Amino acid sequence: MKIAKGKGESRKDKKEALKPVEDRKVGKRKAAPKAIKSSKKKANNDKVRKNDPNRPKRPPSAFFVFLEEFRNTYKQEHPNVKAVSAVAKAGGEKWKSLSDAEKAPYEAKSAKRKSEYEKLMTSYNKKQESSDDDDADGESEKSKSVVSNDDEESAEEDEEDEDDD
DNA sequence: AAAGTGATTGTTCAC
DNA sequence: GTGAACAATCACTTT
Repeated sequence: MKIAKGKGESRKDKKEALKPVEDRKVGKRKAAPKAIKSSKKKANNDKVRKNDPNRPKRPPSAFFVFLEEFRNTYKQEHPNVKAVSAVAKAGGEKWKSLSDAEKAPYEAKSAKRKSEYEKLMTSYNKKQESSDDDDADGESEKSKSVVSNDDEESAEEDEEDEDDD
């Protein structure tokens, strides 16, 4: 029983029933600000996401965390591979192959990411409602609390009782 | 030279 | 609730 995709891989991309990219509504807009011209949503609003200078960057999701590790392994076995897309594709496939238990450690990371991100969002939200017209720099460093709490986040062992077994 | 792109999935925000 | 956008990476591509 080989997997339906079989080797899929098809270096080329033909149509492929999965059409990975086509599925992605965006296709590619991550780093193309010039191409983006408020065509999608309204984006006309002055305060849309892209306009947020204070918006904290989103931490890597479970998949990204796994991908980082996967990149190392992949590059070791495929030092010739230079396309990031190759690793991404391989990683995506492998990611789906992983079980919840395997993704657990990665998901755990994402859980932490949320905690930190949540704090960021709080500050970010604060500015959002506060900033109406300007004062963008007004609160440059107003919120000093938060952060700087390096007490010991190392106690993050979570360990939710392994249920396997 | 430097920004942009490609490809993956997940997460999150805004409407 | 849905959709649209963005998060890292790295060699290559384009302006």
